[in-house]
Amino acid sequence: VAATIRDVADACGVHISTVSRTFSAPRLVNPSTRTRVLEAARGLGYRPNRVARALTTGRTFNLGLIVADIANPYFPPLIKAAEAQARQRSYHVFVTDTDEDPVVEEDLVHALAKQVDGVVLGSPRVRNRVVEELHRQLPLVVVNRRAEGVPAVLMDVGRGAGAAVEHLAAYGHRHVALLGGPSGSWNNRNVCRGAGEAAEATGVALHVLEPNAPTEEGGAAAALDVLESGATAALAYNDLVALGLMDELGRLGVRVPDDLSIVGIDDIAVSRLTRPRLTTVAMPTAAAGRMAVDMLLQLVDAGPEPTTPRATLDTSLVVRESTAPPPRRRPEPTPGSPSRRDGERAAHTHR
Amino acid sequence: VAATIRDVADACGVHISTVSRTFSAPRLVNPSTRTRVLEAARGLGYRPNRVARALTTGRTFNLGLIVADIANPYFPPLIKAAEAQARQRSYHVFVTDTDEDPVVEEDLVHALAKQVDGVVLGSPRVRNRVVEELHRQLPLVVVNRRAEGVPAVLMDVGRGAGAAVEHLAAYGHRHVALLGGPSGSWNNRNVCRGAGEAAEATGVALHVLEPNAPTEEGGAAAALDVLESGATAALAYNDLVALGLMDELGRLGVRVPDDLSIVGIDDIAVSRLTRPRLTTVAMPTAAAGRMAVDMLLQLVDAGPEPTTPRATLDTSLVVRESTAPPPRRRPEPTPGSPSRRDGERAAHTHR
DNA sequence: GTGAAAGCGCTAACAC
DNA sequence: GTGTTAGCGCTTTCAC
Repeated sequence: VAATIRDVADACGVHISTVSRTFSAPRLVNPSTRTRVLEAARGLGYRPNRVARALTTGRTFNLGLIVADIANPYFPPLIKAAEAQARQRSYHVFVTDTDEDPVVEEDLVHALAKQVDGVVLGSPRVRNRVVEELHRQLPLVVVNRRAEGVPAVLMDVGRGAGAAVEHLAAYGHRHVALLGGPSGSWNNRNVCRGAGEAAEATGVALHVLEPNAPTEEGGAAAALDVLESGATAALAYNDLVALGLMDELGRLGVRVPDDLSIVGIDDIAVSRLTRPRLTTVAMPTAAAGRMAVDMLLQLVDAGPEPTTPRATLDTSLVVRESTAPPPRRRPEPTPGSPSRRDGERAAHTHR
Repeated sequence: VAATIRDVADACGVHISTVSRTFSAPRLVNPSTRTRVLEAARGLGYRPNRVARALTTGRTFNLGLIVADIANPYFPPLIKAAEAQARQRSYHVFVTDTDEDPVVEEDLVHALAKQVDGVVLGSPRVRNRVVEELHRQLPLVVVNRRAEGVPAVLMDVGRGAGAAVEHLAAYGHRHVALLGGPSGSWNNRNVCRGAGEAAEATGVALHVLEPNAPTEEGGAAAALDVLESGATAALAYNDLVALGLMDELGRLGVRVPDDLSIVGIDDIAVSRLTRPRLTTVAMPTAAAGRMAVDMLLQLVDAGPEPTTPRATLDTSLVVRESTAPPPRRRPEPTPGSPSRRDGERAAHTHR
C-alpha cells in the first residue's frame, strides 16, 4: 500500500534514478525537477524504504545497544546519553534487553547484525571469546569489558570499590561483607579485586558472599547471610542490591547505619531518595554511553583504527548517610519482625 | 566479508534456492543435502541476511516499542513483559526513547516503519490525529491512548486517581493539590478527570497546578507551589514526581505524612523502598506490555480485525505510609533548611 | 542533468 | 527434490 520510488517516478514523468537522487544526493538534480519530485513524493506519502536502501548501500544509520537488564536504573542514563549522541549524528538507536542471559545476548547481536551499522554491548555477560568473535563479524564497542582487540569504554570500578573499603576501614570497620554480582561480569571481577586489595591494605577482613541476582530481591535475600557473616558493614555489587538489603534489614530490625553500614555501587537516581540516603560509588554512565557511541561511529565511518581505542573513566565515592562507625556489639536481627515484602499490598485495593 | 547464500551454494554444489530452502523451509529439502548445506554454512559462518530476507518477504520478525522516557521506571516492566512475550513468538523487540518529544516520536515511527512488522506506541505524546494517521501506514498498537480505529491497551487510571482522592477525603483532607503531567498525555487527562470527579463527589477542593516535567526534578520544583496552594495533600502525576516532591519537602522541613500527605501514580519498584513508603495507584504495566504485543502480533499475522480491539486494565490504590489525616495547622516550610539537592556530592569524592 | 542497466541477498512461483 | 527465473525497492556506475 505504501508508495514506492517507481510510483513517484511515474507520477512526475522521470526515471526512478532521478527520484533516488533527489533523496540521496539532491545537489545532483536540477532544482526545478527536484521540487517536482518532492511534491509528487509528498502527495503520495512516499518515504524511501530504509530496508531496500540498506540492502544496496550496506548502511542502515541504526545502532544497536544491548543491555543486560533495562529495568536496572544503572542503564537508562547510559542509554539516553547514547541516544542523544547518536541522534545528533542522525543515527537511531535500537535498545534490546538480554535478561542477563548470555545466550540471548549472543543471539541478539546476530539478529541485529545486518540491521544496524554497529553494536554497543553494555556490560556483556558472554565470555571474552565470544566478544572477540562477534567483533570480527561487525563493528562492536563494549562497555565494562576488556577483550583482545575490541574497542572498549571502561569504568574504573575497582578503584571505587577500594575507596569504599578504605572509607569503611577509616570508620573502624574490621569485617566487611562483599555481595558479589554476575560471574560473567568484568565489573564484578573488578569490584572483588579492588575491594580485596583495599581490604588487605587496611587490614580489613573481607567476607565474600555468594552472588545472588543483581537486583533488590537479590539484596534482600542476602540479608541473613550478611548478618551471619559477622560483618559490621556491607559493600554491594550495585545500588539495587544495597537498597534491597537495606530494606530487608529494616524489616529484621537492624538499623542502618547504626547497626550496620552499607555501601552501594552505581549511584542510581533513587539512591538519593531513600532514608538513609545511600553511600555509593558513582559510575559515569552517561559519559560512557556518549563515548561508546563516539567510538562506534568512528569505527563505522573510518574502519578499524590501527590502534584499538580504550577509554577508562573515573569513578568516585559519594558519601551519604548509610555508613557510620561500627556498633559496639555485632548486629542481630530482632526476633518477631515479620519479613513479608508485600504485606501492605493485599489489604487495600479499590474494588 | 560475511558469507552470502551464493558462497554456501557454491561450496556444496547446489543452487542458491536450495540453500534458501534449507533455512526457510527445511522440510522441502532432502535430508542428506540439507545436512550438507548446513555444514557448509556453518563452516563459512553463514547466516541469512535478515535485511535481504525482509525485502522479499516483507517480514522482519522485529517489533518496535516506543516509549517517552526509558529512564522512567514506569516503563521497564512494560518493556520486559513485551520482550518476553515477543521472544516467545520468536520476535525481537527494538526499544526507542522519544525524550518526551512528539516530533521525535513521529520521526521514530517512520524510521522504524519498514524495519519492524509493527510498533507499540507506549503512552504517546503526539496528537490523536497523528496516531490515526500512523496507524494507516503500519500495524500499530497504542498504550494509554484512545484513538479512532487504533487498537489500544488502556489502564483505568481515572478510577485509580479517583480512589486516591476518596482515600484522602476519608482521612479528612479538604484541599488537595493535583500535580499534572504532560498535556499530550491521555493518562494525564484521565488523572485530572478521575480526580476532579472524585473531588466533586467528596466535596474536596482540587488545586490543579501547572505541569512540570514528569520527573523527580519536576516534583521537587513544585514543592513551594504545593505549599502555597494551601493544600494538605498532593496527588502527583506519577511516582517520580511524588518522590521528588517528598524529598524536597523533607529539605524544606515539611514532614510527610504528618504535615502533608502525598499520593503517587504507577507503583514503580522504588516507591516501596523510600521512607515513608509511598502510597500510590498501581498500574498493571507488565500486563499491558504483554497484551500490547499480543494485539500487535494478531494484527500482523491476521490483518486488521473487523472490530478494533480495546482492552482496559484495572488499576488499584496501594496504601502505604505517605498518607495520613491532615495536620491541625497548614504546613509551612521551616526557614533555614537549605534546598541544595546535590550538596552532599561535591564534598566527598576520592581523588 | 538524466536515463539505462546491473545488482545488493534473498524468496517464491514455476518448471522439470 | 532441485534448478530456473523474476523481482522485492533501492543505489550506482556508466552513457548520453
